[in-house]
Amino acid sequence: MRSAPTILHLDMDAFYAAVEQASKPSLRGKPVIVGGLGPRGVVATASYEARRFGVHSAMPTAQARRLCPNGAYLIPRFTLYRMVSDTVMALLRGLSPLVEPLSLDEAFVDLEAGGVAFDSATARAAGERLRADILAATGLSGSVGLAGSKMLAKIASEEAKPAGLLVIEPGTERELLAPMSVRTLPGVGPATGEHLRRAGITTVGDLAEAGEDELVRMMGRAHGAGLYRMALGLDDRPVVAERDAKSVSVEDTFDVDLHDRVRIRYEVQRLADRCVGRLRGSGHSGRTIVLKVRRYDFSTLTRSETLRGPTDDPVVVREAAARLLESVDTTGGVRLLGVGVTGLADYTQEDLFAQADAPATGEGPDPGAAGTGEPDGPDGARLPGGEAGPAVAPVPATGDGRAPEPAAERRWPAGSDVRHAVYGPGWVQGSGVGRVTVRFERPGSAPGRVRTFRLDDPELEPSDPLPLVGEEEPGSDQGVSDAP
DNA sequence: TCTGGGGTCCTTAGCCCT
DNA sequence: TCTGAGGGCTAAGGACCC
Repeated sequence: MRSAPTILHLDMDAFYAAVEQASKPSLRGKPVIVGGLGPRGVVATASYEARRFGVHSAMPTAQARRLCPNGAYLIPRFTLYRMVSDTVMALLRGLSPLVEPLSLDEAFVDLEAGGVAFDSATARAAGERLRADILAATGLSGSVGLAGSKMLAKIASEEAKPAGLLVIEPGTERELLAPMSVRTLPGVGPATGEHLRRAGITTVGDLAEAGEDELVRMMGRAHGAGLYRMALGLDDRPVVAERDAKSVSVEDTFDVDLHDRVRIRYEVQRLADRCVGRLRGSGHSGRTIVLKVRRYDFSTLTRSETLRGPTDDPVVVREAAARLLESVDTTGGVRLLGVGVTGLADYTQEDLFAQADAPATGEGPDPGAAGTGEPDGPDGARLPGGEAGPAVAPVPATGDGRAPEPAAERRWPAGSDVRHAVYGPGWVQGSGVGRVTVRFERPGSAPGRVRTFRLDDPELEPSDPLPLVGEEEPGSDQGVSDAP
C-alpha cells in the first residue's frame, strides 16, 4: 500500500463492441452485441446502447435477442481486437516498464516505477494524457482508476466507467469501501456473495466488522484472510510484468449434445490436436493432460493424467486424452468437450528425449523420434484411418457410423470480414436461404451500402480485418486504390 | 431456448515418503 | 515395529475473472 495513488488500472469501455462500432460506421450509436451466435452462444460484450435494453455479458445470446431484437449480433474478431490491444499496451509501456496486462482490454501500470507520477496531481495528469492518447491512436475510450493498490485502482476504474477517470486518495479507502457491496471486491462472485449474505454480511463494512477469525472459519484459510485484508483496503500485491502461462486448453460446446461414442472420440482427438497446436505456438511443452467433459445436465467433470516428462507431441497428447475418455460415462450425451495441458515447461530439445525414452510402440508414423511408450495401446481409438500427422484431421470415414461432420460448405458468419472483387472490403451483415448480405464500408468511411450475393458467389471471399486508424488519416489520400 | 472459451487459484483427499 | 505428523505430489472439483 503506497502513500500516493500511483497504480493505474485501465479498462477499455465495452471493448469488443466498441471496436466493432469503430470498424463499422453504420453501427455507431446502435446496439451491438458481440458473442456466440449459435443456439448455445452467450454474450461476450454488449455496447452501451445494447445495455439499455438489459443485455449484458454472459447472458445467453438467445435471451439477448428477445430483449433487443434489432441489435447487431456479431461474432468476435480476435485478430482485430489483438491488434488494437497491442496499440493500447504499447502506450501503457510508454508510461512505465511495469505493465501487467490482465486481458486484451485491461491492465495495471505502476506509474511510480515509470517515473511519470509521484503524487495525486501527477498521477491524474498521466491518466488524463493516457486517455487522450488512446483515443487518438484507436478512436476508442477507456476508463482509468488510480489508487495506492491494485484492488483499489481496479475498483476506481469500474466506478469511473464509462469514459472517466477516478482517483482514490490513500487514507480515504476504508470509508469509501464500507458501504459498497461485497460483490465489489475482486474474488467475490455469486457463490461467495451468497455464502456471505446468509451470514448477514452484505457490505464491505460488514466484512471488516466480522473479523479475520470469523471469515477464515467461514471461507477457509486463504480466502478468508484475503477477504479480510481487502475489506480493510489492504493490498500490497506488486504490478508484475511478464506472467508465465500455466496451462493451455481448448474446448468446444456443441450445438446439440453428442451421444455417439465414435463421434465423441473423434472430437477429443481434434481438440487434442488443436491444443498441441496452441501449445507449440506458445513455445511450451507440458506434462499433465486434462480432459474436460460437460454432460447433458451441465455437470462438469475433469480427468487428468501426468506423464513422466513434458511433451508437445500430438500423438502422445491424443492418446492420453483418449485413455482419459475411456474412464468417462457419456451416456445421456455431452454438450462440451475440452483438452488441456498443464505443468508447462519451456520447450527444449531434451523434452523430446524425455518422451522418447520408452520403447516406441505403434508403427511410429511420427517424424522426430517421439515414440510414446505408453503401455497397452488403447482400445479402438486408432480409427481415423490415416493421418497421425499435424492438426485438423479431415473427416474420417468412421466405419460404423454416419460421417461425424457435414461436408464443409462456405459459411459467412455475421460480422466477419469479406472482400468483393468489384465492391472492395465489407462485412457480412447476415446470411441465409442461399444468400449473404454484405455492407461495404470501412473504418474511415461514411456508413456504407448493402448488397446481397449468392452464398457461392465467386467474387466474394473472406478477408483480414482493416486497421481502425492509420490507413487513411484525415490529411492523406482517400481510397485511392481499391474503392470502386 | 438457459448457461462460451480461456484462463487462474484454492481446497480436499489420497498416497508415498521421511 | 508401529504410529503419527508433516511435506510433496497427483487428481478432482469449485469459484472466479474477463
